[in-house]
Amino acid sequence: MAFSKKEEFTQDEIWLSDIAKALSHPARISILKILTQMNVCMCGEIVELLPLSQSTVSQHLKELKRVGLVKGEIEGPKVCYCIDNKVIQEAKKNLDKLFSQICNC
Amino acid sequence: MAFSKKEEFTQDEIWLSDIAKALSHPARISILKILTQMNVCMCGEIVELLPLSQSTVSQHLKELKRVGLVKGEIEGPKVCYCIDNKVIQEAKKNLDKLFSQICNC
DNA sequence: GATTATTATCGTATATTTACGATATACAAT
DNA sequence: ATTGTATATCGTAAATATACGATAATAATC
Repeated sequence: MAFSKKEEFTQDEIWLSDIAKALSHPARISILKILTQMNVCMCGEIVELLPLSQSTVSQHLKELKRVGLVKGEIEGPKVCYCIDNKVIQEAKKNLDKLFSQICNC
Repeated sequence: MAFSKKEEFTQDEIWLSDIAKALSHPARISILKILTQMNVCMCGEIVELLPLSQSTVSQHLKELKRVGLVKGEIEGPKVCYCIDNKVIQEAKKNLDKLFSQICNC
């Protein structure tokens, strides 16, 4: 067993759970905050601020890119990462919607 | 390797990432919606509404209980599950706070 | 006390995540 | 061309998550 049943839920639920998955590690939440404060920054700068190796930070960035919360622009040998405000807004909107649905108050 | 480094982040980040983890599967999002609509219901009712076995639903409920989003009251042989509005509110508040921190707009 | 209904837990298989070091890749500058 | 800098990817190990059937546990009812 253990082939996923995720596809049997609604697209909204799948998308939102995927956003939640991207937020489900404190390192990735921290990275999002760092990216906002610095506006734009490269992987190496994030590595210096976190207790994780370069390859691990790169993996976390990949996960954030996968769901679109973060985008990276190649700039010479570096890669400039930044928040994708459009996706962040959409995530916020849909999380708000979910919370209005799951609270009787 | 692969002993967790999660503890090296702030308590806020750890708590929020844990809430996000609870929301990181469409089945659990669906369960939260069902619990809100029904106000209170037992495990068996949820099982009938989802394409998952009883034991799997029970596991998902356990994860939701772990972070406090859901609570269960034993009532005879049944267990009445319901949303914990206080925790939901707190999750909403802290997610709002995060999103205000990670969006320059 | 036996039966029934409901839920949790155990055992298990597979998949995914998390972490790292080492290596490959890409480009700038010398 | 070689060197240096920055990042991604590969390989790998350990931990977690996801799913199920089978079984145990709990309490009401017969």
